[in-house]
Amino acid sequence: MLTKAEKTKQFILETAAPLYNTKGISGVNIDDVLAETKLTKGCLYGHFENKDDLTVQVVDMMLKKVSDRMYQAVSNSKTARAKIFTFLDFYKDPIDTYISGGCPIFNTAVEVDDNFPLIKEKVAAVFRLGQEALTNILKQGIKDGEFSPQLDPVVMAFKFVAATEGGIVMCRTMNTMKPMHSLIKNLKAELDQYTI
Amino acid sequence: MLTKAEKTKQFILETAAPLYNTKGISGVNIDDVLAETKLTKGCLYGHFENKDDLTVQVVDMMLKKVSDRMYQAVSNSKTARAKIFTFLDFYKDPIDTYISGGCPIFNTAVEVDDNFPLIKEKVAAVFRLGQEALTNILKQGIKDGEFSPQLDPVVMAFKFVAATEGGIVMCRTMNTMKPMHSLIKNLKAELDQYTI
DNA sequence: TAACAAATATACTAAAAAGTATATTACTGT
DNA sequence: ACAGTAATATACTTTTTAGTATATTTGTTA
Repeated sequence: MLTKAEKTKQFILETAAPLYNTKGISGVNIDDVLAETKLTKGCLYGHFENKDDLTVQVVDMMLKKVSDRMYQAVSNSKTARAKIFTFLDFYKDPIDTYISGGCPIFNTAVEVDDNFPLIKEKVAAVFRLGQEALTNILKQGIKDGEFSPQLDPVVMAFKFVAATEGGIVMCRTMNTMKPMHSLIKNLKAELDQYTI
Repeated sequence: MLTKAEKTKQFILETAAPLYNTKGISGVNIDDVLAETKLTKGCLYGHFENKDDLTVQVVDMMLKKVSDRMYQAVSNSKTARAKIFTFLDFYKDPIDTYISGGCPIFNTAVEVDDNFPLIKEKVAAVFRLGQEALTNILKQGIKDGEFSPQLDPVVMAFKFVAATEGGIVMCRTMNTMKPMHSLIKNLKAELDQYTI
């Protein structure tokens, strides 16, 4: 069972996550977090050394949470084709996302690429793992005779992630989910060009 | 001819732009800008009302600059196919970008979607215009018999932007241009599936 | 249930950032 | 070349934000 302290810390992380995901690392300040959690400085600084510590732990948590959920969703599907479809559908509503504010992996990637080398490395690792996982699904699909060997798994995996992540951002900015739906449909059709 | 004041203001905007593009709107502070320009507060506040004013003008300038340059590059190409290829090649080096720090349109989109409604609207307008321009190029290509009518211009335009922008971010984070090159090649091949 | 420790709240200090008043310097037109 | 104004610099104030010292409360177990 979780101690009271562990519960509070978890609560702070969970509450701060959407704040970080919407306002960005540099946009969040401690008072925002205090207001949202209705806790006080003494309490917060009892659980985190300083703002950087909080930031790193929130980001870690978000990256893990969204990766886990994606992994879970994908692995519930049986065939390679179904797995890829599940992946593509993950952000079919780019406005109302799992953690509000869009995809935390991508949001973080954009913010940290020039200024937070430590976090940047973590996001890069998430990207690499994700790429590897998707690539392996596609490779397995080829091996199992689901897809034609014409399909280039590495390029396709990259393309799928790049397109969906890019699509999310564009849709969020333009406040419409429609292009996302067309995009997903198109990407599925593209995969099915290789489906045997 | 530009007056001294106009020149200074332009200089501030130009110097601040890469700063904003790398650190993000919330990550930049006035002292950063002063250090980079080697100017003083008195001077800067003589040209801009406050930080918000500076921010808006820098962002406006970046959006315009990158759009203009893209438009210029694309319109130098003659055929629809060549225009699209030029577009796809625009960010072929995602590490060393026109304005350093990646694509300012996309960076701004990610940061402002939840917090800066005014700027968000401007970025949305840029997206819409870009979509429209690309769509029209594809439509013209179909009309001119360059592309098959099977090609869906609206979906394709969205897909091209989403994929390249997503690819830029991923490559920047993982510190490699290779996937971007494969992606561009793949997108060109995809277009050429419809080239007659 | 009393005593101790862990968790949280309060009230403060320190640092960083934004913004301003005023002085100084550099242009511009006569 | 000089008077007037525009541009810039200096030195300050204000505001915001991070962080800390200490008090209070809450929970746990002897």
